[in-house]
Amino acid sequence: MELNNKQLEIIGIAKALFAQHGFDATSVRDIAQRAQINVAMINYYFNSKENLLEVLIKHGIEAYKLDASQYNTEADAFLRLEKMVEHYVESKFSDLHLYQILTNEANNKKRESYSILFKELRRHNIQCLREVISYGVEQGVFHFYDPVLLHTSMIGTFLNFKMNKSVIEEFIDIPKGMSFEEYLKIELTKHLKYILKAILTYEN
Amino acid sequence: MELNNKQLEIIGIAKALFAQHGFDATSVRDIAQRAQINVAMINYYFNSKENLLEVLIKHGIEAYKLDASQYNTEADAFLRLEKMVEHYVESKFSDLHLYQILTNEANNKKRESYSILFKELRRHNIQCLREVISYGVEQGVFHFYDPVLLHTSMIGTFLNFKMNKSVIEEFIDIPKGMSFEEYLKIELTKHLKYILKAILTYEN
Amino acid sequence: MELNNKQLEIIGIAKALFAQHGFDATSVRDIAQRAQINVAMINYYFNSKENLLEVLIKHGIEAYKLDASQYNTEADAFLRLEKMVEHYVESKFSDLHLYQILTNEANNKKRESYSILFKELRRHNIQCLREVISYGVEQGVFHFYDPVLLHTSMIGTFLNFKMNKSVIEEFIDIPKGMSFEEYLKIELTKHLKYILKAILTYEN
Amino acid sequence: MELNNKQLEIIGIAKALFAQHGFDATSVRDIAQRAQINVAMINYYFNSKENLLEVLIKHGIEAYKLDASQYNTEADAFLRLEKMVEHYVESKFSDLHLYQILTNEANNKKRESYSILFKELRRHNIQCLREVISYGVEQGVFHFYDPVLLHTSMIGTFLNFKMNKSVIEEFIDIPKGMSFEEYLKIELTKHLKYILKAILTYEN
DNA sequence: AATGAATGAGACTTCATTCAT
DNA sequence: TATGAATGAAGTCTCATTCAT
Repeated sequence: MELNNKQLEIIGIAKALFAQHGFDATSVRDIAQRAQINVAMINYYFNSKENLLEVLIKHGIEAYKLDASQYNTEADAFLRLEKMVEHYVESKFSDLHLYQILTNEANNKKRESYSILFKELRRHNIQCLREVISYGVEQGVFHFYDPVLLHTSMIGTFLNFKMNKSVIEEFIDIPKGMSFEEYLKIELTKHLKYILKAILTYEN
Repeated sequence: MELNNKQLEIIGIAKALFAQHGFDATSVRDIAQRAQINVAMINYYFNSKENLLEVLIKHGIEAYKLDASQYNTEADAFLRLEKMVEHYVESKFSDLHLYQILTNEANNKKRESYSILFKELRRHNIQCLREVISYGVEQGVFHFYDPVLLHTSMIGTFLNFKMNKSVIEEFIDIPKGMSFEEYLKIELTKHLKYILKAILTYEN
Repeated sequence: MELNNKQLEIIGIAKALFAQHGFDATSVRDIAQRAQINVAMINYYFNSKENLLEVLIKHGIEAYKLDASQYNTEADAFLRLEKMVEHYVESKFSDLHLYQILTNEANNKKRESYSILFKELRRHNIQCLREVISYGVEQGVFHFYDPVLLHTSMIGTFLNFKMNKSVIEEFIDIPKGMSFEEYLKIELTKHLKYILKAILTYEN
Repeated sequence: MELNNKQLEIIGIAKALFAQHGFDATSVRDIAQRAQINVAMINYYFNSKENLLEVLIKHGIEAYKLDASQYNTEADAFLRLEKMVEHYVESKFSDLHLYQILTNEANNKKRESYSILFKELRRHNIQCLREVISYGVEQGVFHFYDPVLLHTSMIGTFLNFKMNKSVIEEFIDIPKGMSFEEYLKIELTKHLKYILKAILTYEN
């Protein structure tokens, strides 16, 4: 699955369009026009529109996998948790379009096959989260909380944050010179750190 | 916007199909076939497919609005918060299909107009949440936390819970004789109560 | 499988085009243009081009089946055989286009399913032929000859006669005022009668 | 029209595919893939797909021409006729694919030019047949019968025999250890000899 | 009030061919 | 000599919508 520059360019454009309009509402013509290529090129490079989606997902999904080595260096459980959150947010922001596609299409009955990749990703990230929790429990600073539920809240918060750009913009003044994306990233990180720590230390 | 029985039936079927396959991937023929009516009927009753979506959203969205009278009777801030969560979850579960449609289509650039309704809903619910928080602050049991962020986590958690049925099923044993939907409802309620309380009482 | 006038008209035009250019080389546009209808109409009435072929074959193939009652009235075996030949040629000439389509497409691997209908037709006609032969054998005027082989020669002769219009025209002067088709029909009938009688009475 | 090995290989593969699926249903990609060559190669060597067909026909058609020297050695008219039949069948069997292509495409209006070659072949073979008949007439053992009609029956019988493999298989038990092709060849030869002799000696 | 017939627009895809290398 | 990249044309089919009844 080696992709040349042309293919990567097409993928980039397709990602943006799929994310904005949905897979079904995006025509190969739209993609071709934006990429300034012939319509037939998409099939030439990807065989079909459906396969383009598959390649596009497979190609990008790895970036979303948490990499324990990025935060395991922290001995303090709280710091490790925080670092994990930073790493987590960073990874999602590296390709916001794809994440939106994934969430939209994962629900689509027709495209269940791609949700397998999505599932696998979740499994991996949940496991990473479990390990961070366990570490804190061992250190005596966290009590255990189901990582599936935690992960659900993390990811859900992230997605909603992103999806509700317009609502949030209405309620919050973004400091000058800062893009919404930057602001969102900072606030999201702060918020996620906060809720994770709150949940893992809360005494019911 | 008075709807007769035939229209309501069409709306019900359209909702289910839009939720499962997406708006674009659902043809008016699909709807007509399931509703055992003529294809022309949909345009006859709703003018256009697009307008059917609009009517369908407008018709159902009210059910999602929090109604303060349902939980304001509780004097204890914690109980009030819990009751609000119960009410919140209940309202979403009353029409899961529509909620899925809303989240999927709200992102769609082409259909920004519908997201206005969605935004309005959010504004309303955020305000309700703000009031509950303020009440707890007044009572001296909560510290303040931004209701926009809280709401984002609530709704995001809910959506992800629902969307990830299959992942969750893999990790959790559902008690016999209980449907996934029932279980999801119970666990989700419990989890939401927990995280809200945790966040609102956590000392950073 | 009731066909309305529009459908019958389309079938007629499609038959002529499929026969002349082959199924693959005939586009639905060609058919639509000739029938002076919208391209979409063909799919509207027949679902697909492939299905149009199927309907077209199923609709017409019955006419090719020999009907014993048409010649069984003849007590003399020779006359019965001759009458059968006349009936046989007549039936083929009633729809030359379809017969050409059948022979062309029966060979096509992709369209094996239609050849089932063709096979069934052959089985029927071979059985009819067998009965006529048996009758002559009973009467003591024919000796038995394999009807499968006989049928093969009959049908092959017919097809080749038809296919080689241009070669035949070169060798034979057609009487004035007679169309090639008429002449072909007369000559073919005469020839078929001759070879059948020759074969069934030849002492090797 | 000198053909190198690569060209001959392409022709062989194209023949098989054209015969099985028809000219229109065979893409140059199919041919290229089977021949393990680049798609552009076919145009490079043959200029166009259409021309490939022409070259392929021109290259192979000679094999089908009857060669009087193969059977003229027989003094006995019956034996000469039989030998001609053997030679005739043999020549067709040397390249069954091409023969199927010829018969399929000869009918096609779009490709009338190739049918010229086909016509020329028929003319030649009809002439050969005429000579054999005349010889028998001279010998006083045959009465004259139009060679055009005889040839039509011969070729038609052959083609139908071949085309109806499946029908014939159903009616006839092929001896063990014999392929259908072998059986067909033997039976066909026998049958053709029989009908020719029957026709040429039958007293109406 | 309701619908069957019909259609124009546009979807994806495949095709034979060309061109620069 | 040979080929990978690229393309315009055309293919079939599906779509939402309209219109006469």
